[in-house]
Amino acid sequence: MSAPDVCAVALSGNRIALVPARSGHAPAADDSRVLPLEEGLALMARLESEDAPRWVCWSAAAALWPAVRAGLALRRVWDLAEAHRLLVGGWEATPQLVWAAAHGLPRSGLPQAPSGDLFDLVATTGDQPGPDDVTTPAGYLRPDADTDEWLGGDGHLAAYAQAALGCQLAQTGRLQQVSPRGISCATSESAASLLCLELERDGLPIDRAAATDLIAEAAGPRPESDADEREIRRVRDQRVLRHAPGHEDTDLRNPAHVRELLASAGVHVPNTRKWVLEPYRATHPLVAALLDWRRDERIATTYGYHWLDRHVGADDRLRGAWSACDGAAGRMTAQNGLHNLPAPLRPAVAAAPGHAFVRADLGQIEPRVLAVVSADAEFAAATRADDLYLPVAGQLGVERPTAKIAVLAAMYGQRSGAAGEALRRLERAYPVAMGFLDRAYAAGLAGRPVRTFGGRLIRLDAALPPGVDLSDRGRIDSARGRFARNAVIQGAAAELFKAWAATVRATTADLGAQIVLCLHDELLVHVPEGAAEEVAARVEQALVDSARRWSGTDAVRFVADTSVIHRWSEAKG
DNA sequence: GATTTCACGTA
DNA sequence: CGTACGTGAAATCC
Repeated sequence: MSAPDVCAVALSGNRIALVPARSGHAPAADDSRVLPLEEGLALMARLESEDAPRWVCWSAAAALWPAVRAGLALRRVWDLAEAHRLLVGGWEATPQLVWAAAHGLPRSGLPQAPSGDLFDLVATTGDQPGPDDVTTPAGYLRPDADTDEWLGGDGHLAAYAQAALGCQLAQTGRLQQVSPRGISCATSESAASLLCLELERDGLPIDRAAATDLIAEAAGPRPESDADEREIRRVRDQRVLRHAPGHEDTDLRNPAHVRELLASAGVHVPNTRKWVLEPYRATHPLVAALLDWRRDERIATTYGYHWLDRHVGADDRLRGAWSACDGAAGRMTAQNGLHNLPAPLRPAVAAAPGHAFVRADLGQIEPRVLAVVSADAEFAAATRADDLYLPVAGQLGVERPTAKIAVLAAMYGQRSGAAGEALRRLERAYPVAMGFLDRAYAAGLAGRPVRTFGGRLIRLDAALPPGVDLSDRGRIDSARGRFARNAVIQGAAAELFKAWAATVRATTADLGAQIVLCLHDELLVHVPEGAAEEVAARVEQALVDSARRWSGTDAVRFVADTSVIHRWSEAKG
């Protein structure tokens, strides 16, 4: 047959099934291969270099992890689970759900796997597959299709991989229906899913000595024993409690106790959150000591020696699991503190010897995204400026800070609106963009789902907490309105970001570049020192190209602040 | 033991 | 100036 442009991959135990095909055509049966893992990876490497097929899998995490771990740099992927999340919203994406949604089968008809107990007599629907069938008579994917038990059967793994190809075909049809950009967005989400595996494999370079010093500043020296640890903790607590004679027994980790402690010192607050206490910092030395203690305690507990030992490997890389999208608007998520490392620890994120970081973050991404998704020509014109709030301020006849607050208030909130008059002028100056936001808000209020620019379904049918009375209804509805309005912007921004990251990955790999951190609007790329300037230039070019492809227009300008640094903490620009 | 609440870091 | 996420400690539920 002619060169394959897709190849299904499925794994079970130590075996791998590869099914090369021409997209849209049934694969020839004799092209399927079921091989021991090592041989399969060798074949994948050969196919990748000869044909660069799109690797189709039920999920990259399940099917591609061994290939990524082995260092294969796959170029094109289709992750059925990610495409499914785009199509139907939320995060659930078992192969059975993915198959059913792609084929338009109702969820209510999903067959249950026999569990072997007496209830099977009443629980099973009767829609049970034959022993070697990958689908049921009603057309669903068999309930145990993804279990090692069934996949161990003769021919089953190849059939499961082949089913992924059929599922992709059905899925692309659905995606085309829901959004003109659905397919390109699913491609980009799939690339992000593969990138997540590489992020987990490669980790974030850490200067262990620097990290240890920074932790010591907050948490004290590394404890030698449990008793030592208790003593260090007691001393840390004492720095607060010495300001509260007679209350030395207070448990500082118990907010209720802390609130009582503060009351005894004459500071009466509804809760002990930082922004509530901050105004009292100068009122009583106890408050200042408590707030400093909280900052140090955060590092000591969440980012202390325990964290360093558990998540930073022998190769000085911080590793955590990554996910290509959350269950809401679709931003990437990461575990083990990769997404919420406190700023004081950032000097410890350092390029390895002979390497540098190319750090780039998107400037004013959300208002620029609003210009794209609302197709507001006037607002798009403002994005030609490096600082879009300047032309907006001119248009509104207000100062820049006022214009910025008005734009942010329009996109996110306008509850405690200091914006007032500026907001009304914004409505007049950019009726198209503001109308877009109003419609998203109205959909949220009514509980109607919305779709992002790329086609991701944002569901608003989340079950209400029990016992919600009518007086809470308005509050909950308006929260949904704000959620929907935020999601169409935040979600679209996430789509552009992933398209950009995928392009950077593809266009800088030959220079030995590794993306080591994705932070919503910021990329950190680890590169050999000599390649840094070239990678920085390609990161900028990648934004121009991916933004044009994603937005479908040249009318909206996106900007990145890109620099070559050696520690993450180094100043921007 | 699992889930919820509080608190706080990031964007 | 709102939304989202992940984490840990204590309280609470079962």
